Amino acid sequence: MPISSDVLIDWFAEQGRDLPWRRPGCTPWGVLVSEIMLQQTPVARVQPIWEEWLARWPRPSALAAAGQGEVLRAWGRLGYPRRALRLHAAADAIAREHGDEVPSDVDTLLALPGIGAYTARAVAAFAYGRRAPVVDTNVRRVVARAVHGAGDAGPPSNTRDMADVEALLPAGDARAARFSAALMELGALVCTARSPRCADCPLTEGCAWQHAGRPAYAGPAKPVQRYAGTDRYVRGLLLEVLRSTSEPVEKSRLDIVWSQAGQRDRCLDSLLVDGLVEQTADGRFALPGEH
DNA sequence: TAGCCGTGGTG
DNA sequence: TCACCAAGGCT
Repeated sequence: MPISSDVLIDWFAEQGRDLPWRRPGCTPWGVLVSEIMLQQTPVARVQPIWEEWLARWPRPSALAAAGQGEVLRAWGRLGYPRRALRLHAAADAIAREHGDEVPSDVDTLLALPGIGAYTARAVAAFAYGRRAPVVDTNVRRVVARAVHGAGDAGPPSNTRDMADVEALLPAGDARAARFSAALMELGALVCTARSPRCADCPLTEGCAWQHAGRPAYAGPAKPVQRYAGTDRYVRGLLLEVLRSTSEPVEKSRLDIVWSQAGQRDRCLDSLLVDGLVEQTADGRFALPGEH
């Protein structure tokens, strides 16, 4: 048994961070907003935006009543702005179809836009105290090391990864939810990707990686995502122009941010397709739903 | 399943 | 400096 739930849960009680979406008064809606914002995004950047959102839109119906452009502006520079539109759409569905209450059932959550295998189970566990295998990048790394003795997780396989974690979950709902939060926190604070703090780890005694002599990662190389000069980068430049102005802009204002016309136009087209940009009747460009 | 989708901090 | 990394989802 490489992971003692008692030891891990005790460690979490003492060392876990006091984050606003973990406080007792936080609503399931607050938890859901945090989970979407935290996708591929560090806690430090999420926290101030989360505070603003919860104060401004304390319930799903409140967010649903806002315009898309407003929501995209409030999203600011968190990144992956399609998340903001999906959360907006999810809020609308929750308000209309679920009585303005965030669902607690994994399958119901999975049906909402922007909510996948991780987020659905994270909400079930952290907002409702349900027993569910919550598998994110931190959990995959901790399990790879502590259970499998590998330096890092291999390529993700949702079915296998969830089965791995399911086997580790303690029996009760509340304890399983606590355990899941603790496992993630251990990966975030101690069992980190670059330089793990094994000296501070509560699980070293049973850790398979430790016993194997901490071998380096031996799996296939992970694909590296370039950014500078990519379409993702250019889309970011275009959106930043629209976020920074309240009035629709002429295309010439967008053309100056990137010299390669072909790539620039392709990116603008894709933003229109994604619903992140709209064209006004007179041919100018703006964030959606504002004109 | 691999590739795409933003952004900023860091070792 | 610059590649890597950060609570994924969708197609």
